[in-house]
Amino acid sequence: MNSLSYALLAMLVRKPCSGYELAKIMEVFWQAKHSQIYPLLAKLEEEALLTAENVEQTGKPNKKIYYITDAGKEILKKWISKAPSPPVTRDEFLIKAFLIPLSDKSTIERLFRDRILLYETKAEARQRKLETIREEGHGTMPGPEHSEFGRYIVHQRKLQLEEAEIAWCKWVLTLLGD
Amino acid sequence: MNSLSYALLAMLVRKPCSGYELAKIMEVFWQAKHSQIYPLLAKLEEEALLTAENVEQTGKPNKKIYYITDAGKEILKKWISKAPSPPVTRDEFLIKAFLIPLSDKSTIERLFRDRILLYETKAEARQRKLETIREEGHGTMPGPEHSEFGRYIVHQRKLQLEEAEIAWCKWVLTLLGD
DNA sequence: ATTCGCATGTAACTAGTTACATGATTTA
DNA sequence: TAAATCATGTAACTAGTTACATGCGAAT
Repeated sequence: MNSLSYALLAMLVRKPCSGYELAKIMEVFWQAKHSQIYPLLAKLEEEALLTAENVEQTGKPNKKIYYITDAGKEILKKWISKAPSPPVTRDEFLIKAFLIPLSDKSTIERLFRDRILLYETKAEARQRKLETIREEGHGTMPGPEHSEFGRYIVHQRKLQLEEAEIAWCKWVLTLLGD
Repeated sequence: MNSLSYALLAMLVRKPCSGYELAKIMEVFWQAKHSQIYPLLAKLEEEALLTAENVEQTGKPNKKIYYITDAGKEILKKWISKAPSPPVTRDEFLIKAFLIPLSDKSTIERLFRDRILLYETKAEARQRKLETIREEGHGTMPGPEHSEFGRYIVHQRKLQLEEAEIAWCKWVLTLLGD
């Protein structure tokens, strides 16, 4: 059981998903490619933490929907109370930002402007996602007893992060003297 | 040449370092264990992007100081202008936050309180680091022409991130109803 | 015509972690 | 006397990425 296994189980608590769907929604919690996800799902099924159902489709390829089992939920509950492993962030952009004195102004400005555009796009998508969660509920954010509470606050956190990134990039650009 | 190679070269632009020293300061830019760093440094030396000098010490084990070469600097300069690979964050805590509805209040509160303590410690250390950089210069933050500018703004960004994490955790705790 | 979305999987590789190995000096 | 700091390295493993493989339908 590694972090990705727990992340997959966690996503399936909310609703049953196919591997393809998981690969997309996992992005927020634990980035992973489908080539890592599919074999792990098979392994978790073998361990009876998940069950699978084949769904035949017309016009589209068939899919396998995974459901979390009671055993899977039990393992998740026990895991929550253990200390989380320290977060890992790896960002090439930071290394490049560190190297500002080595490069020329136009290159650096392009680097930062591209970063702002990237994060503005991310932040807008995030706003829409949050709006969607609010609409699915009563129009306001889900409370702590609601099943979507965890999802909402995590997306909220990501939005905060994205907006802070934009603000920081703009601050650096003003320091560089626009 | 992978991201870690560039990160190592970048650290050595600022000042020559031993592998041991690099393992510590790299934390901010690209987390890596010494077992990954030492062999890579040897490889970069083989490729003539670094040169090494053996320094004999008394009372402490001898060390190898690495210096970046002109070829190393050239490779770095070319790399800066290329689009950075997308940032990767993997954080078990987020999965656990997502699972709030599955767990009980006391467990969740402990989880968030521990997180706050962790990030408060990190933020305090970061404040001291920034203060040190300011003191090394003229007492104010280094300007964009200064060699420590890149280092300063990156630590500043990390501080921002740490403070935002604390604020978010506190917000979640109030939602849970203290 | 070509790219995108849907959908699942494996093979080969690279990146990163944990554990093993050594050993003196300082601090709690 | 136990643990931490300094210091470098290798071996064995796990985690993660890229590339290979297939194929239909819809949109551009």
